[in-house]
Amino acid sequence: MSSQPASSAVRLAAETWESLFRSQVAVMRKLQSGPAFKELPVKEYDVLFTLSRCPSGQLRLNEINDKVLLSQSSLSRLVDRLEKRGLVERTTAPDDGRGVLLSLTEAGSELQKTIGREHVRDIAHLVAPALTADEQRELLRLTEKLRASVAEH
Amino acid sequence: MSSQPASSAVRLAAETWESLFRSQVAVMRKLQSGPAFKELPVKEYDVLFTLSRCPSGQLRLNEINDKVLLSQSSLSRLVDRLEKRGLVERTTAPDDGRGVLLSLTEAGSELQKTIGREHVRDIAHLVAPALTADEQRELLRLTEKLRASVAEH
DNA sequence: TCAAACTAGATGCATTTGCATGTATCAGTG
DNA sequence: CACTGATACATGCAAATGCATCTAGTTTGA
Repeated sequence: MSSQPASSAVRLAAETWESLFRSQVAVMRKLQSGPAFKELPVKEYDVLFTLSRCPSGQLRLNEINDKVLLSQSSLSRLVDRLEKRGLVERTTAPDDGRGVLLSLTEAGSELQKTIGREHVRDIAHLVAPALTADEQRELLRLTEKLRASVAEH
Repeated sequence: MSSQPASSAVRLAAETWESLFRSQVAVMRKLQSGPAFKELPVKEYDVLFTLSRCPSGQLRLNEINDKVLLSQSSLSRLVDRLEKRGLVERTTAPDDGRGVLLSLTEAGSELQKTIGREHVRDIAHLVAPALTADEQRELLRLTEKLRASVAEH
């Protein structure tokens, strides 16, 4: 298969992950320190964002939990906070009495859009000067491929 | 400059970041649930790892803080915990009385190596099946380029 | 059909985190 | 050299997080 010793393959994978991880840290650092997240912590925004991207407008809590790096209980309480602020609504899932469907309220949708506009600008200011459009497309492709593969296994 | 409308450039940057972020979440999820991190939380391991990679064997707290996604105070207390477990040592920086140099103890070095071996295997099991060696090298290059650019600005 | 096993989500509680602030040291200016 | 402001790290305290567990609804299989 490989023309290289196994240790090199392992090493390359480790270095790749390390670089991906550090770049994520560096970018996230900048993003979360921006003024866009004074009103709402990044993790809470991320839930609003995820809901806003969802075609049906509703997601199960466990679906959301797959997207964010939070334990199930932490997500449950994060949603408590969002609900208390009137940004989201919990509904019992119609097909499964155990499940909870989450949806944005009007206020939640508005806040997501407001923060989102600024957030997207911040992202562009960090990413665009760093990588060409082609490089961004390639990075997008590679990370998506990685994510999809990891999600399966 | 660009042959595309500005909104497309912004959109591409945002999608690229989103994909990078989600892939990081997916991989980290798997990694931190592995048995390697029963003994020591990932963030604490990361500090040991960072120290182990450092040529001088010593790093200032603020240097470490650049690498991890933690507030200054959280890192300070994380180091408290590591110190209490005898895994690291604090020393006053010789050239700057305010600074603290952190170094691994023998026990800390041992634990880092033990966890590290397993951790690296776990990484390889996730990354190697997902991307070819060339793709990994490209992902490494792009994320490093992104990190370096973000670190400057 | 019904009990056992499983799944989704909520909750008690101890730990971790971050914000604001405190203390000590350093660097620059008159 | 004294003074002002900045930097490095520590700490009090409130909030967020995760583990273990609980409740309720669902699936399985004898």
